[in-house]
Amino acid sequence: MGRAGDEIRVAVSTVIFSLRQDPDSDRLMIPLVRRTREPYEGMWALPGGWLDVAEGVHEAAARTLEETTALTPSYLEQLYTFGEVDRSPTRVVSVVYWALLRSDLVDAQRSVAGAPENVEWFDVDALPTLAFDHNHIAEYALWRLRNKVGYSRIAAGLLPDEFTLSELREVYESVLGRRLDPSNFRRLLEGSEALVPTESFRTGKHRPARLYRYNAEADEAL
Amino acid sequence: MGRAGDEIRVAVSTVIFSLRQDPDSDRLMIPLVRRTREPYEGMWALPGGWLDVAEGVHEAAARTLEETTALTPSYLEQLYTFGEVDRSPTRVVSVVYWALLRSDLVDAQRSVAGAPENVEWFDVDALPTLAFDHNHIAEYALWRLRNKVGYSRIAAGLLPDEFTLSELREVYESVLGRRLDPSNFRRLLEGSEALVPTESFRTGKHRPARLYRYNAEADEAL
DNA sequence: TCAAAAGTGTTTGTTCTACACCCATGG
DNA sequence: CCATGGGTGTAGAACAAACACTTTTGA
Repeated sequence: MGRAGDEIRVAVSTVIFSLRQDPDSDRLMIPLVRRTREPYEGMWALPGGWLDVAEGVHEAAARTLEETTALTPSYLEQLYTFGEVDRSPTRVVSVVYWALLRSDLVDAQRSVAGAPENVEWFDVDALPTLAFDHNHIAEYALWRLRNKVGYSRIAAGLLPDEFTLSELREVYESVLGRRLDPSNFRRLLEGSEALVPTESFRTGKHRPARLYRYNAEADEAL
Repeated sequence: MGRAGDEIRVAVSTVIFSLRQDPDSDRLMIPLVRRTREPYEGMWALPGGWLDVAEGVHEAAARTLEETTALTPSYLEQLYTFGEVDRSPTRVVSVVYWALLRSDLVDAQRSVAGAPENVEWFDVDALPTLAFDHNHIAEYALWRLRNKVGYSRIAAGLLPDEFTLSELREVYESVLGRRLDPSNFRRLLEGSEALVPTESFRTGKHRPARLYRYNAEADEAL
């Protein structure tokens, strides 16, 4: 078995999900970066960069994510490692992560700093043709997100610190792409330990709704 | 962001599961390789090797698996990529796979070729201290196997081509570490499309049991 | 006082689990 | 003919989906 590592480079990319306002419902979106050099110059690609010798892959994912969005994610998990020979003109093994960003932070950052250079948000259901095998990667990340939302309370990572059950349900509906019964949804989440009720209420158009907070510890049990 | 890939090497390792005979019940075991050079010379480690420039990571996993066991697996899936800075004296990113081997092939290969050099099988519940972070990796692979066995019909990959429902149930019991109700187990698997009944029967000690065959296609639906 | 969302309760159907029971074969 | 594993049936628990209904607010 040969030692050939010198000619293989390791990259780290991240599929970053966040909810962004839309006339009707919130839309699930991801940021893409316009490539400024060959190969695929001018095309959109997932944010990422080369793995540095002095950092672990997880740290590299957090770093490249921060460089792209100037934000720290509420959730960050390894997705998959793509290492086919022909996925890039040069030999690159990409360790890909996926992340959730709280929508309020994204909005705040956006209005303060303006959109970072060469970064733009796209609806996950209307992505352009991406560089490399990034369309395939984004599809897979979306599949994993929808999957995980089904059996964990992870979707709260897309919302601000406090939120109503309706807001959370709308997140689930945006991600899963289907309607959920409000009363059953309530029962399900009140049964799990994942949410802790607060004493505050969101007083909007109608009857005030209790605000909940996400309980990260209780979600450890898968 | 620096281009530092030259100093990072990519390795591929595989956690290979197979069932091996035991006085009472079958035991779930994995093959380990004794290291013949530094670091960790003389210690047991997961089979693996350097990723070659001309092969994809999946092919590399299959190749190193074949070099170790002289067998092709009935199941091979990427597990995780371990890339912490301090997991090895030199900077190594390991793409780890996990695999299932049919027990009959292992037995056949073993009796014909004898044990390959420096390779030995260990019970997953009694592993020695391994090189690098390989104990941690093996634990994780075992967790994933048990998890996956819960919701897919993958365990048939540990058995020969044809098998009785009792044999399959014993595999599940070995992997999961608990007893299953024979009648419920039967119903569950007859309900899924994963198994196809044959017209043959295993005629042993008592009433003959129908032989089944694993239906790979039907298992595609997750 | 009405519309609409918050929140509670009930009904029904499905799936899981435990276990009682019959069947077929080797000894 | 009997012990043993192969195989079928079924009652009860646990869970999920559908939906009727009550409560509380803003307008």
